[in-house]
Amino acid sequence: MKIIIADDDQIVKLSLKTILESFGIEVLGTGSNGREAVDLYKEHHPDVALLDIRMPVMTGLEAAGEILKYDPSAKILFLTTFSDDEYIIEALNMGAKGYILKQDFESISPALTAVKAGQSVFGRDIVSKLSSLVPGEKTDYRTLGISEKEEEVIALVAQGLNNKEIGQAMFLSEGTVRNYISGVLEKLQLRDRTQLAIFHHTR
Amino acid sequence: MKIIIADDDQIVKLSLKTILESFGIEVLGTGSNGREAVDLYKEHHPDVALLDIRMPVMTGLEAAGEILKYDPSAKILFLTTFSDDEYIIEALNMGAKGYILKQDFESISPALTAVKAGQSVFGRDIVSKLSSLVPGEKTDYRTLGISEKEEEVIALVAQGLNNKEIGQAMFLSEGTVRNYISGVLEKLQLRDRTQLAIFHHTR
DNA sequence: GATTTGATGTGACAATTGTCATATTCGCCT
DNA sequence: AGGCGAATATGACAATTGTCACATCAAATC
Repeated sequence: MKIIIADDDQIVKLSLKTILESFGIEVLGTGSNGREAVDLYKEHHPDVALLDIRMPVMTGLEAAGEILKYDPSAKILFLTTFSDDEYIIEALNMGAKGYILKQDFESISPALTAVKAGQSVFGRDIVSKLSSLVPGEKTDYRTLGISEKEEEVIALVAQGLNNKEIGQAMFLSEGTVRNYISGVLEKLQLRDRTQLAIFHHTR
Repeated sequence: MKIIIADDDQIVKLSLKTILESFGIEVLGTGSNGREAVDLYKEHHPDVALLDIRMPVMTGLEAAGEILKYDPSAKILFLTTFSDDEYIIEALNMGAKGYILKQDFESISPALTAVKAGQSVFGRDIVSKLSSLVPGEKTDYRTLGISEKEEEVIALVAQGLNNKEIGQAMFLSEGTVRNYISGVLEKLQLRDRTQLAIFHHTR
């Protein structure tokens, strides 16, 4: 198993190198910014590239972009601190193979092995962050005392239709649609159709 | 490393057991449905539980729910085929530690190690499925000819405020707010504030 | 058969919303 | 100084929206 490491924090970089080498992992090179990481990758073609996110000159994300452009099958593992989980999605869309906490020293080695084997690895809290971003369990309208027909009206409001259009779509008079909406707003404690649409899209 | 396996396909189950044992992993027990998985878990308290998703009597997901209720720190790894990636989110929200393809025999062992170490593991294609579900890159309003102030108005509309409230929040007259919104609707080719709120939440 | 219930519709009303034409003000440019 | 273009405001207007009280009617219940 051969890897490269890029982190602008010298202490982290050296500790990592030492620990991983003690696990029998070959560290082909280390760098302090994204630019160096790209150069190291092109020179050594490691199994996995361990990149810090925040680095001077060129960030880990930018470096990952360059590396993947150069070698689309590159396996990139991002190192992160508690604080910067805001790049998870970006890293993910970019095609990174993982996103793990750099303070979890011992668990980095197994992560590397898994990544080399083709899996993707995410640190403990990372996944929960991720799952909170995903559309998530929609609360059931039926639970909230909303009838099937009312739910249909809601769906149409949430698509941006006005009352007349909803009426045509459901074969109801515009007045009836208004009554439905009025009732729904009351039940959900909302003020107007805009809040209803928002509620629907974020429940 | 001690684990249990539950899969209703006898061939998969036995092959897995054999292979993993050859890696020095101790397989404490195997079952053919969710019910058995739960029982095995309560009996052996393995480091990791390997569960198939689709199983008779009780699915892997249901079993995971019971196991996690019994032991919230349980580490559960789902096995899946290409076909059923539709449960990823559910598994994720449930607190599973991974979701991997059962045909990737050799990569299951490293995955187990990583999971035991506290990481979460996802199979190759799984992650790309996931990233396509995440809200994704919000298109920049500035690109669409929207000014900073206009964007602020949009944000407030998208929170369900009415014109008067937006005016108070931004120290503008209600009329000015209306004008802003009118301009925004024109630029984005929308009809009313509800469509605007929807656009904002789904762009 | 009478009653109740639920779904649907109507009309009236006030409030909110979107549009537009037209100020006012202020800073910036030459 | 004059002029230009933003940001802000106003007033008028029509359309849409939300509320409410009250019909209608059919199906279900008693």
